[in-house]
Amino acid sequence: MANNITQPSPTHQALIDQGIINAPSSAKGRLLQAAATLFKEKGYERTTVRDLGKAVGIQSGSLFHHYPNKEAILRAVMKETIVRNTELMKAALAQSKEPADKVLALIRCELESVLGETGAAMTVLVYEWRSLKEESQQEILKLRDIYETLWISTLSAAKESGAVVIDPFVLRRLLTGALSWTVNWYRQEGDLTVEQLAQMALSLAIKPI
Amino acid sequence: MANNITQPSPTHQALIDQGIINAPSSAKGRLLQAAATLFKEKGYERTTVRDLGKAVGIQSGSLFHHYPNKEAILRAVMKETIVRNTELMKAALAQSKEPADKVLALIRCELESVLGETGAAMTVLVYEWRSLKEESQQEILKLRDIYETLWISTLSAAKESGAVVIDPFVLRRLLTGALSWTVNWYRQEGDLTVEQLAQMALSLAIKPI
Amino acid sequence: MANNITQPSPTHQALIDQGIINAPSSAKGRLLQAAATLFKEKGYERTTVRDLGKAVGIQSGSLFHHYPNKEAILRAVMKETIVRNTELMKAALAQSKEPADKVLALIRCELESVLGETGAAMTVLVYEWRSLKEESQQEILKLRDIYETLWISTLSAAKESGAVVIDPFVLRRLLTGALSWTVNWYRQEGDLTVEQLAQMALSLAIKPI
Amino acid sequence: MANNITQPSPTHQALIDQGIINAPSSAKGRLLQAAATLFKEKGYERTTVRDLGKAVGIQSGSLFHHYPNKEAILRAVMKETIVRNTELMKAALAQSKEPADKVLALIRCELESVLGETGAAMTVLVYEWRSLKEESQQEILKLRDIYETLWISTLSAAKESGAVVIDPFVLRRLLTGALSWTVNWYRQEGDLTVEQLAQMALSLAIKPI
DNA sequence: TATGAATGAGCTTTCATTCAT
DNA sequence: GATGAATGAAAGCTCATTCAT
Repeated sequence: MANNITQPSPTHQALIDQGIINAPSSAKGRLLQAAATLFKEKGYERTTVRDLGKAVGIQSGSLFHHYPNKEAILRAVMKETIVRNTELMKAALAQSKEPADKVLALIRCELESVLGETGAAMTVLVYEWRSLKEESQQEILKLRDIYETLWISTLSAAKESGAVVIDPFVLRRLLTGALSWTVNWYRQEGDLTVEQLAQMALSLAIKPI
Repeated sequence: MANNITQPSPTHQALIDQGIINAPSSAKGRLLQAAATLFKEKGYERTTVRDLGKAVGIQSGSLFHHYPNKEAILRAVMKETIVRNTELMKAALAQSKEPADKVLALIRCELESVLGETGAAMTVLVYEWRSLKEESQQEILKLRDIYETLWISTLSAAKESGAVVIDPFVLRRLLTGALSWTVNWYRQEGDLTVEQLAQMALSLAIKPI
Repeated sequence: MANNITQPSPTHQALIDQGIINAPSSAKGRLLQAAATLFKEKGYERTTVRDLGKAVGIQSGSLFHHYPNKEAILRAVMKETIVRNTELMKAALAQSKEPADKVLALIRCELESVLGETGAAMTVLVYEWRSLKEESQQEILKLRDIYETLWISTLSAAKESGAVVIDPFVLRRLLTGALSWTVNWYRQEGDLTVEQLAQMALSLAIKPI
Repeated sequence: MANNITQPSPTHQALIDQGIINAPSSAKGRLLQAAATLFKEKGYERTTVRDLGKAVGIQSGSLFHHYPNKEAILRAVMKETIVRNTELMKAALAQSKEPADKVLALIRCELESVLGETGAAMTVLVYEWRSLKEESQQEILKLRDIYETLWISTLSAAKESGAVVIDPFVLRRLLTGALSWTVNWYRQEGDLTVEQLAQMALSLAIKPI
């Protein structure tokens, strides 16, 4: 979806070229991918730097060649994830016109992030917040604000159009919980497609016309 | 199970008397309360047995007279919470008649658990799952099944009555996420009451008639 | 020398009773003695906490039951040494009347500290200064000032009496170097007694009458 | 050895031309200068090869093209220093006639070494001895013996002339300590000149006539 | 020669757990 | 039951050294 050249937002590749995020094939990129997976599965605290090293095929000491400490790896996982998803959401919004369509686009986008390849990193973003130092939290929070502003703007527009009934802030928060929790139960192999799930979530959020 | 619902549910005191859960004033009870709070705030891994000991005014070594190891404390927190909440839900259900009222009762009940005094323990139940040993997870899972069956029965009845449109299993899972996530944003001091929040959540779950 | 009951200054035992320094037979006391020896022989940096543990017959982890970190052990070695020696010097001064005698008393006292049982700790005090954190240095510096004031007062009095010719501050500093360096060459087993050495050092410091 | 003293000592440049020491402007020379400074300020152990590399503007790995290991850098610092100072002392002695003048020349020479540009290296020579491997210590010791022999010869001659009273070996050792310790307190900016300080040290060493 | 990623041994420190008192 | 000193395994991290480029 992001590789649609016609959309105005920078593509994933552009983010890599600008040095904002690491290429998945680079040493750092592979480390972050492995870290996301391990942090999701075992939790940040229970994942040792030796685990991380083994997962990418280097010694634990070598990790510190790339990141100054373990927490910086967690921070990088979170940062890249939120930056990447913000861009995906911008691109998705640009392709929709109607308020309800835009809401569906965001829901679909967030579900794809949570349940797709970047799902591990998304889960880490939600569950490992407390493991960040206070100052790292502030840093990520700023990025998160940009992301959340996209949601609030879209829901507010939907409210004005009458598609949404309840307060956009409360609705966003209820949706945040509902959508991020899917990582704990949704199975790709089951009968329910992500698109169907998105439609169901949408049906909760907006008034049937 | 549904036949149980109509029975008068045992009170909290009864659970204590039966030795199923610990009195909050007992040594064990105070420990579990403190543990829930610490586990919620710092996370299970970052909470040390010294922290736990200090919180209840004993040496860390003395904890092991009450529980064989740290994980057993986590398990006890989770177990008591789920048992207590199951009973609260049974009691709440017994006081409602209409399907939609029953759904509201469950939502209210879960929100009160998450946002009230037992909120710390509820949060631990959601966020510290991975810190349990496999066999402990199985044990809690059984208790959780009882709890979840109450939800599914109620939502299924609501579906049959036409109040609910989407699949009860999916709906329950979306609600689980939405309601448990409130712990991360709801503030008692704000304008929104828990009852209002419950109503808003209900408005998502059921079709307006 | 310090066990002379008639002197006004608190005895070594009194310092122990007051909790200012640790009894050599206590766990902490034995650790500090061993630490002084190892720090002197290998240097602070090259002495590992495993070395320290082995020297007192405990696991390295157990050291942190007594001191919060390795640097605190170094600090304690220095602190105890300077406190003990200050008391020894006060006692020695109290037994002399004439300015030149007092100077000799101080020289003898410092030599005995450097070359006797506490020599290792004295050497550490001189050579491992840079291994202390800035704030620890300040702490020790205050104690050192008390010690140095005894020297300066005594040399100043000797200057006034005509026994000393050069500036007391410069003289003290030259003596500091000369006396502390003895640890690197003086051998107890040789022909030269500490008393003779003290007399020789005195002959440098004061004008022959 | 005494017969050497009258020979015109090779200049610093000659030592460089002979490949005995490195030109200060050469890569190796700059490294040794930087190493001396860092070793003095932070201590050998606390100075990392990264620190050394940064100080001379190369990567840490590149250091090992110049020296086989870190200890070799320390050894080179010490070696160059002692060789250079031996030559300086020979030159200084050659310009004095009277025994007391010769003693003053040595004192002045050593003070200038300790307090001047090569002070860092001199300090390293004194304080980092234990960081040398046993065999490196032997190597430096041989060079040091040459240096010390100059001192002992000079002091012995002064003793025979009556200018010195106490045993030359003991005197030399007391002076070693007194002079090297100056690095810890002497400040160029203060009122006391190095020459005055040398005179004061001399006044301790020799009998006033 | 220089680079810089990688090594791997070893460091200090943490912490759940034990146990004699 | 409670204490608190001790354990010992394992954690995060450091750093001299190597080596392909």
